[in-house]
Order: sequence, then C-alpha cells, then structure tokens
Amino acid sequence: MPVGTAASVKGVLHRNLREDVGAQIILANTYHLYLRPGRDVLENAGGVHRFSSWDGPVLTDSGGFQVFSLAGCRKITEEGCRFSSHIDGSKHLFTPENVIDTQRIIGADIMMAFDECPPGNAPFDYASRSLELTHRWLERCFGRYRATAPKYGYAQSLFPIVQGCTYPDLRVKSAEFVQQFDADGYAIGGLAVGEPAPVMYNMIEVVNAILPAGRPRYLMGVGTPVNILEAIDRGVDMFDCVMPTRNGRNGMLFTSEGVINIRNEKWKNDFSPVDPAGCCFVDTVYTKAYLRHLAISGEMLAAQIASMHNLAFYMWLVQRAREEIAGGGFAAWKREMVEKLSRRL
RNA sequence: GGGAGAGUACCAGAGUGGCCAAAUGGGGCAGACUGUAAAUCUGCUGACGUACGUCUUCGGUGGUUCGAAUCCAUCCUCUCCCA
Repeated sequence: MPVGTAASVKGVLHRNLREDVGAQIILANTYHLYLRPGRDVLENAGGVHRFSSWDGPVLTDSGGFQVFSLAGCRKITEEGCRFSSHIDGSKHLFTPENVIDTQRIIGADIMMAFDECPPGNAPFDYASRSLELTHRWLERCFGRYRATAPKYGYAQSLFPIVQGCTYPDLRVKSAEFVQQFDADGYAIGGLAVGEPAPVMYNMIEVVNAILPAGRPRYLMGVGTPVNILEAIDRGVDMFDCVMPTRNGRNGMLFTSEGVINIRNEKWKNDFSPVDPAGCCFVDTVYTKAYLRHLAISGEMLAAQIASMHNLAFYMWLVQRAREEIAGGGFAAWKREMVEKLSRRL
C-alpha cells in the first residue's frame, strides 16, 4: 500500500513530520499518483529514481521485508542478507549500512531499520536468535545513520523496528532495547505474518505498554480495516499495507458497510454507488454494477477505481478515528465499525 | 449445377471402438491476498446425492457391436472451392 496513515491524536507531531502528519505518508516505491494526480515527477537522484514533487512525508522500507518474502533465494548472515534477483539471477547484498545509504539517497523523511522478519510460527529459539541479530543490525543502522548527513536539506528520521515474533518476553526485550536510540518514532514489525489476529493484538499491547506514547508508533504492514481500528485502540499511530491496492486490484472493496467481492454475480444489476459513505469521487461516479463489469472484463480501470476507493476508504476510516478520539467517542464508534467492517456483503 | 469438408458441454476446441461425464483454453460461480517477485493465485463448473455412486449427454433417426462421441445407413444444418 502506498499510503500510511497516522491515526492517533496523541503526540505524533515531531520535528521531521509536518503538521499534517496523520494525513498521508507515502512509500517511495509505489503509486502515489493515485492520490495527487499531476503533482508527481520522477527524477534521478544519485542513480536512484525519486519522486520529487510529493510534498508530504516519504517513508521507505529498508528491504527487511523483501528478505522475508524472498525466503528461498536468500541467505542471512551476520553481515547482512545476500539474495538473487528473481528477474535475472544477479546477486545482491543488503547490509544495515548500505540500506541506510540507499534510503538517504531516495530522500525518505522516515527511513526504516534493516531487520529480520521471522514467520509468525517461528519457534522461540529461532525467534530469540533472530531478535539478537536484528538488534545488532539496528546498532549498525544507527551507526551509519549518525555518520551520514541528510542529502537534500531536510531532516531524515530513522525508525527502529521492534521484533520478537509472538513471544511477549522477546517483545518486551525488544521494545526496551530500541529506546536507547532515542528515535523520532518506533515501528512494530513481524506481525500479521501468519499468527492469529488476537495474538497480534496482544503483542501490540505488550509493546505499546513500553514504547513512548509521545513518539509515533508505526505498525508495519497491517492490515485490514478491523486490524487498524484494533491497533489504533491499542495506541498505534501509523500504518502501511498493500491490502487496499492489492486486494482492490483483485476485486475486493472495503466499504463503510462491509467487504465486497465486486466480481460476485450479486452486484451484476446493482446500480448503487460503490460506497454510500462517498469517501472519494469514484464512489459516487461509478456504480457497483459498472465496476463489476470492468473487473469481469479484465479492464485496468477496475483495478484503478478499486484501488482509489480502498485508499480513500482507509483515509476516511482513520480520519474518522481521529475525530472520534478527539471527541472522546472512539470506543463506541470502534465497536460499531468493527461489526460493520467484519461483514461480508 | 459440380466437388470437398464440418457438426462435441455456455463458447472455442481436443478426442476417432472400452482407461470418456469427455483434454485444453475462454466464460461462469466462489475463495485467498496484511512492512507489494501479485492487473495474481486456488477451487468448482451435465443432473441428483455429503460420499462410494446412479442417471442423461458428443446435430436427428435407425443400425453394427458384449461395448459407440468414435464404425455403417439415412436425414438435417453449416462452411469452403469450381461453374
């Protein structure tokens, strides 16, 4: 997902993030043209393409998750991670140091530490050793981070990532460890990677009881609208996820009334708006029946509309969450929304 | 008028005596997708039954055979070539 969203109202403003944090944070490698048509220009910075016209914060991932999803054609060592390109077989090496260098070049406002993301069912022994490695890598990331300067005249933050799989004591250990770096924000990684949702929620609670409430807490790679509301309820401020765009491309719509598989025949003659909440112009310009027709016909426009809708819906959801938090009605609103959002239409 | 060929499930299209309820693709129906190797992947798709299974299908009809989508006869329809 291109857009991350700072959701909570509690103290997420800090020196590197603009006042409108809580609006949008864009990952550098994705489709922000969906959001800001006409504003993006691709330029080459130090051999790396960078979007220069986006005026919101840019967040880049380190490649830690790629390493995780590459399992099979990669080798993790103390030095870093060697892997082969699935495209041409060429060999590459990610290290905590070169990953920081790359993110500097891209010009990310928020850079992520290089970590190992073990699977959700990792045994304790492996999880523990992995965590130690991630912590050693984190020290190296900050070493390089402090030894280098921002490249484009504005500050670049580096967020550590709390790991520890599904083991509360490892999570506690990690959450305590990362604070020594006095970072601008902290990420929670290694969740929604196969473990049951209640376990994920529990880990968030464990970690957020330790991470400073005055700095953004970023839950990486999560998730469904319900996941996000549950995480906000547990003190998470920022998210990013492929779900609204990938699932959108594959015909799944998240709406204020529930989840829709737009390819289902039941929408064939449904000429109602995509989402009555109307979070985005596509919701009211297009009907479910038309969107279904486009999806069934394999038209690219279906993927575009669905992605736009889902992104707008996610933005709408966290916008509403902020309002409810500010107004003191979050708990009740969340209960109601979780019920709705769990619905399959 | 003469000659050649073809008709198979929703569509296209394999199959040319038993291993065929019938390959494959499309379409249809559903599901999956969580720090993007993903405009992707998976399942089902004649009827009835959870299932072992049973029944009805390969243009129509009638034959040959223990057995036919496959062989024969005939009818119908379509395509192409020559006049």
